[in-house]
Amino acid sequence: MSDRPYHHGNLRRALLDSAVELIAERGPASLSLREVARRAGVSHAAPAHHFADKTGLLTAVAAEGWRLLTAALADRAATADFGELGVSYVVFATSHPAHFAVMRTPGLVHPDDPELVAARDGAGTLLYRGAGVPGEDAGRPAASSGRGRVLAAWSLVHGLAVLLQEGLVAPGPGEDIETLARAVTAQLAPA
Amino acid sequence: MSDRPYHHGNLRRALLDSAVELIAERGPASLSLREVARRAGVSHAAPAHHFADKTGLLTAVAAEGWRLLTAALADRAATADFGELGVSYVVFATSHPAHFAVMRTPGLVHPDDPELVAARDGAGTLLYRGAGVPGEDAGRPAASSGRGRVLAAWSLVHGLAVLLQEGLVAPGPGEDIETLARAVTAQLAPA
DNA sequence: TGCCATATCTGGACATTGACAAGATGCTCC
DNA sequence: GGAGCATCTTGTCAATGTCCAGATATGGCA
Repeated sequence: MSDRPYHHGNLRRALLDSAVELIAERGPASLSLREVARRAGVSHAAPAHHFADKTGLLTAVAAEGWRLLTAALADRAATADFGELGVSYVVFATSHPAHFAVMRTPGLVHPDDPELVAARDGAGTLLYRGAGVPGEDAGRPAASSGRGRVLAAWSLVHGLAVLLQEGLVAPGPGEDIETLARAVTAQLAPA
Repeated sequence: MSDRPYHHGNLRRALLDSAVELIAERGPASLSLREVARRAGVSHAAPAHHFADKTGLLTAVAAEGWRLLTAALADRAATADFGELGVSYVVFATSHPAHFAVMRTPGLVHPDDPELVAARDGAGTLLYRGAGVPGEDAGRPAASSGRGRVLAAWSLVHGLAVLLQEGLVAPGPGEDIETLARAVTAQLAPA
């Protein structure tokens, strides 16, 4: 408490960064709020002033993850077909493992947090448009091939990303993630 | 401690059941070992004699889940094609949500536990055979269409099961899980 | 039958954690 | 320059996971 100023300046960002670091090292389940504070160089109660509770911090990490995913998808959304959008999804998940782990782990976030919902919906819109059949409207019956196709596409890339993160699946020697993802998305029936 | 006998009789099973109950109610992240013990009617330290630690208990739940999944798949494995196997996978996940949540949540189990590995491999064999192209051998190059197809099939059903459990996807009114799962697996390109 | 080795379970202890309360510090705007 | 507020700290509390020593039951062996 001597050399450091009383006010951090940008503690919220520093806490988010420390949290992501720790999650990358030890997983989201064993994250300790006090250790996040220690790593950011502040007292154990400081995080409470930026995030209501531990779940609030994780919710913010998840929301940031959805925004990062949205940005990654938007880079390709204009020109790419679903295959390339799916590749982007998988590449995001493997290149931001901590964010993705928080996004997909049940019970870690406040599911109705407005910031989280907005961020997730933003990515969802891009994914839905990317997977949907062009020219189809949204009000179709539930089991129609249109909804089935969107669900299949989303399930496909999400499932692959999860299997990769769990280590249940890994790229072959000399194979990169993009190649693997393309081989998988190619298995989806053509629209 | 008066009416209850000092020795429980089948505490291991009772602890597993209590754990599954609690996970179904509040999710796997907030499971408390002491509360599992309370619900089973034993002291807070009793679980240590049947499971090394909290992770050990969750590992046992996950292993049981994989065995239940294997049994469900085996019921259909003889006659069914991949589509029906995938439907079984999704039905298992939605009808055993607590087990499935532990199986898919990162960092909850001892990943190298022999019992867990054996149980998971048992299910994996059935899934691999179900998704694979008949007559194809295993030593193909990594990105071949054969491996891509297996990965796609596995990713597809796992992803759908996850999306259903998270509530990000739900069957339409009057639609059941099997119908939805069939609509999704139908989107996989024919072998 | 009697007795001991072992498996099973209890109660107490300790460090760590998330959350809360009250006070200290520094910024901002009048 | 002073009031009001956001930011951060210290102190505290109940709950948790894990460890330890001891109590209790069970089964084998004389």
